[in-house]
Amino acid sequence: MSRPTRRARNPRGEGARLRQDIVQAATELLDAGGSAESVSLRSVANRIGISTPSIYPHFASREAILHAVVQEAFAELRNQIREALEQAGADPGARLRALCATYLEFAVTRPQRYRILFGGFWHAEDLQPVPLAAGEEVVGQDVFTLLVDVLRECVEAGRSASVDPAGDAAVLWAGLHGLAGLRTAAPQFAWPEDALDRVLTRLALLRWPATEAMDLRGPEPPQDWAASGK
Amino acid sequence: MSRPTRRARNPRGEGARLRQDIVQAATELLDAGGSAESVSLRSVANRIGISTPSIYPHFASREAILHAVVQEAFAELRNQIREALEQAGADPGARLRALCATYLEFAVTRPQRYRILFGGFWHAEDLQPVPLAAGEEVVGQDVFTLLVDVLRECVEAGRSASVDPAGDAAVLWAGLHGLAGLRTAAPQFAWPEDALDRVLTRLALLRWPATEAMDLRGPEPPQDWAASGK
DNA sequence: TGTACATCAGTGAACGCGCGTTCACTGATGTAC
DNA sequence: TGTACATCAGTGAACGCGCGTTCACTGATGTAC
Repeated sequence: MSRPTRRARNPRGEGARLRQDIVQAATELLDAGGSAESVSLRSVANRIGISTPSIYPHFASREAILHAVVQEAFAELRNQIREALEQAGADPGARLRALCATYLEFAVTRPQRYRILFGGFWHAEDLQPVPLAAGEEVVGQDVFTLLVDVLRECVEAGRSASVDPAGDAAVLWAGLHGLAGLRTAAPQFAWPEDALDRVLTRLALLRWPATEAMDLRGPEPPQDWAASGK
Repeated sequence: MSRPTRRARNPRGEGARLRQDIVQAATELLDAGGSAESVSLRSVANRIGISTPSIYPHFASREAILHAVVQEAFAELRNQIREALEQAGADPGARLRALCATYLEFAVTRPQRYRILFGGFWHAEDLQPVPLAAGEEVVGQDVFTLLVDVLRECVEAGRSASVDPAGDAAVLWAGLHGLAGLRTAAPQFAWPEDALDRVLTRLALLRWPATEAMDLRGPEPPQDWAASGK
């Protein structure tokens, strides 16, 4: 895990390259460690192969590094979701499922990064809570807005019975968040294989189940769509 | 916040009283602080008014204190749920709602304590993850088993359409967990007022909404039960 | 073409702090003789 | 009834550690004259 080799000095005028290396190292340490506590100035500097004070020209504090990690993670989540929506085609049900599956995949494969995005890190765990800096909240809101929009598409296409897409997107978000958190916290628990589909279909009030093969079947519901249990 | 007064020494033979004081102080520090990091041997000792090494006759390590806090919190959650079930009467729908509302209330009013119960603290954040000590996991399982049992009551009474109560209890648990976590992390978010009822009614596949007034209306569904949106 | 100098990209040592843990101890209290 | 002693419930000082942060510095590189 230690990186004893000293990093080559950046050429003149390219000192800003170190900034990206710091964010990347902090992200790796966060993912590898158990929590944001794993990210210290010393651990970051050691991982890159620089001295600890070299961080200060790029970040004013440890917290500023984590802030950059959060913003980058939000951007990654948003990009992955947008990419998934592009590949999902035109069917609103398939698009909603793609969005939710991508969100859940992001959260489960990067639990620590997901935790500092949506685990209340900036509001509770921080000693001096950041007053919701404009940038990050907008990005988080961005993702939720995408969810509302796609659910609204489903309503307009007659695929969802929701009469309050914003509120139903909120509870669907809660379902995804809970599934992600508990899957991470209790991976040995006997989760139903179709847990995501149960959460998605029921909380989004879909008129028939949204399965992966759904977009191949066209707009008509399959015969057994009323059997929602396993 | 500081407790400068020194605690009176326990009478001979009553030294074990300090143990409960330690657990209580750790619990208070956890609730007041942002995370489990707020609980240190020094902060606990200072809060009680003893010297730091006085903890060692009662707990072998800091982790052992947190372990005791977890076990006590699990017991408190279980007791509150059982009490709520006793007061909820015989109607299975009312009992399920009482269980879920109590769970959510516990999580939202004690977010830090809830987090170390179900936030993956013992599996991910801990440096040397505890291999699921028998006691605590049984207690956590206890609460989930209650949820499965009450959902099964609903199915037997014809109030839930679930054909897989264990799996549906799992996704309902995820819904509650997500609602609790996001309400804590984003309290300023525009949550629907009936978020709990949407999650409960839909994930438990209740045949009509489970509202607080439900048990006053008897077993027949109200006329508008099919309109599940706000 | 040479040289003084400003700038850049960092380094090394040190600070004070809180942490978990260890060690030798203290002083009150009950008990055996 | 008196006293030596064991036990109990703690204390105080110290350890080594990692932490965020500060400070004076170094050495390479580009630039102005």
